Amino acid sequence: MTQKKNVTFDDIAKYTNFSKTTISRYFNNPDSLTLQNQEIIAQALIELDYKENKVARILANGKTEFIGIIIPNLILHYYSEMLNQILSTYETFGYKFLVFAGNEQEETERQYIQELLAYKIEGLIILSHTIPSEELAKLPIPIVTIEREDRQVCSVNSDNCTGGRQAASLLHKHNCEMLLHINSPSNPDIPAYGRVQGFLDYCAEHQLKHRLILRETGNSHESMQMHLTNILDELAQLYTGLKKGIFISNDTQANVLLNLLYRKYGRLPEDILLVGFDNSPVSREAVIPISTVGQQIDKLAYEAVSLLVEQMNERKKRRPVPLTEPVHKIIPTVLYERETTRS
Amino acid sequence: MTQKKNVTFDDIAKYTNFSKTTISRYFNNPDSLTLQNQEIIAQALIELDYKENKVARILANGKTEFIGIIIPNLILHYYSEMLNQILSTYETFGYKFLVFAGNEQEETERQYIQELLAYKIEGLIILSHTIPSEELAKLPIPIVTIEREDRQVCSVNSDNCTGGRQAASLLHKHNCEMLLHINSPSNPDIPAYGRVQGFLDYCAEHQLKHRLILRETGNSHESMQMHLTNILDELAQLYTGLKKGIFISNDTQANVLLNLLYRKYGRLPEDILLVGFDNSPVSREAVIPISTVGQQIDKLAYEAVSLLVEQMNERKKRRPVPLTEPVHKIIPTVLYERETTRS
DNA sequence: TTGTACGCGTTATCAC
DNA sequence: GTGATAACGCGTACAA
Repeated sequence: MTQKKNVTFDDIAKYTNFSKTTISRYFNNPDSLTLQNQEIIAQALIELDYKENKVARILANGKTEFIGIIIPNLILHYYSEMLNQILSTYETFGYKFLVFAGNEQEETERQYIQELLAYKIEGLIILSHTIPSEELAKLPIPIVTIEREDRQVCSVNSDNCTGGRQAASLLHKHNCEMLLHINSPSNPDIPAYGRVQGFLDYCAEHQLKHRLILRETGNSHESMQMHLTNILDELAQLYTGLKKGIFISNDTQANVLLNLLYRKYGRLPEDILLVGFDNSPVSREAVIPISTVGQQIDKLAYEAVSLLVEQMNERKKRRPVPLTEPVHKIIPTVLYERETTRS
Repeated sequence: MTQKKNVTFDDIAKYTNFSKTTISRYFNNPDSLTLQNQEIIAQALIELDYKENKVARILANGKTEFIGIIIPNLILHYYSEMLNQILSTYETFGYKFLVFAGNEQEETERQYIQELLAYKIEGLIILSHTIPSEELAKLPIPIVTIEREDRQVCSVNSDNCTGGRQAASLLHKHNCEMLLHINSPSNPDIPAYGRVQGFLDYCAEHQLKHRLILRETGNSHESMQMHLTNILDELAQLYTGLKKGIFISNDTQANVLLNLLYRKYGRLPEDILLVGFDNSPVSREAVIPISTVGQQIDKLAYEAVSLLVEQMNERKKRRPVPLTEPVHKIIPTVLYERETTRS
């Protein structure tokens, strides 16, 4: 294990003339010992420099206090910040996290899950999109997903639909004559599709001229630049003279769009308003601060862990009552109005 | 542990009429069984739906295959990308990672380390700056630090000094008449200070007019904007007419600087050249791409894990030869010339 | 090639 | 309040 022999309960027992059991009780139920004996053991622990061994404890009582995480990557700010917030729940719940970055390789992620199960994780948080929820639901431990397809499993998602409405209404408020939503073509059963739906609903309800532009823009910065350049050209041609309100699916792309405009005009043209999504740092640090619909990543993370912990606790009861149906929590989005929508 | 009783080696042994030992060997040294018997066991595993239990294995053989990580946060791209790269070494080395984000709270991080030790991690990677290396060196497991004070422990660092030189030489190449380096006042024994040293050395060797501006700019975007605005004003006054080459300590700040200039002039003035540090995404995604000195985060991460694994393996030998002295690996930096240094 | 017996360090179940 | 003893599930000398 480590260097030499480790001090064990046996050593402490011999040293103090108690039994192993009593030493164990000192840790798990100290009140059952006399204060005096607690003192004696406490002293012995120091003198022997005892270090606890949680692996042995796990084997004996089955509680690892591990939660597994499968996350697509840590390159996107959204994911790294989410992991950050998940890790910080350690202070509240005490669970430790075993983290795998899956890179969206389905088979690889299956192996990760097996590995995690072998380490007896008590619950699993999934952010990656590869493995269908039907399959996840069959795993022998509680699962919570965040912002992904979640028909068969518990989940925590942003209120994307309201988010889409917020964006549309902001553009509406500033009297845009043409509302545009740029997004990538995606499956309606992932939560992010709600942004499209919310946008469309708002426009329909208020009878606004609008258009939905679904286009794959790729992942690289270059490819995004290229596709967005094309889109900007189209818009300039089609809607000359009209005040255009653009709602784009995330802040990274909003930033690219804004920079393209700045390089061309040295500023944001007055007939273009821009709203992003995520409230990621780039939205604040852009050449001018970008209006955006923010996800409350801290709350998403906290609720995900909290929901998971509830279920893990339920299983530890003598008569566990499993959920009859997956729970889906919704976290509100927050509108940040900044300089790209000041007319 | 999980739901019902788990299938164990004992069950498989009874099912197949082998002994537990043989089942164990099937996993750890399959060649010592006849092919036929391997088949029989393989079949039984499927029929019984056996799931391995690594916790028990750890207790028996002492090898957790866990590496602990203490990282300050995942908000800065540098750290999240580093964690990303560290996690991805799982494919190569097979070690699992227990991650704590420390937020630079010294006492908290000490507790994290104790917790990690209780889980019998075999090695520890430290990126946070709080705990002095003397203290880390006393821990009973191998340690590797990345880009922090490392007098008493093994470490992996970027070649910051050459990085500083690269930046200076790039500005020199473009005939800047005044070289400036903006950084925060930092302790010379952290690796990042090498950037300052490299810059100064280069200027001295080539007898270039230069100035070092050490100033605390704070962590928030607003405070950075404020301080950098002041600095820009000073420079404009002091060095009017001179072609100024600015090397700034990281890309985030370079981006702020660039945006300030763009907002003021609608472009990067011709008498200012700009070089950042890190090659973080913002340097590519800025209003115009920023020249920068890149750290090879993938290599830093790989070398850190690799260095750690070497030492962990050494400890597993019958006669371990501990290092007499900490090993310090240096990873070269890479210069990326982009639009902020095109005169 | 295969089996026996014991150890790993803790917790759980009974006793007293 | 305390102690003996048996789990927990697997690895490993040593023996056969």
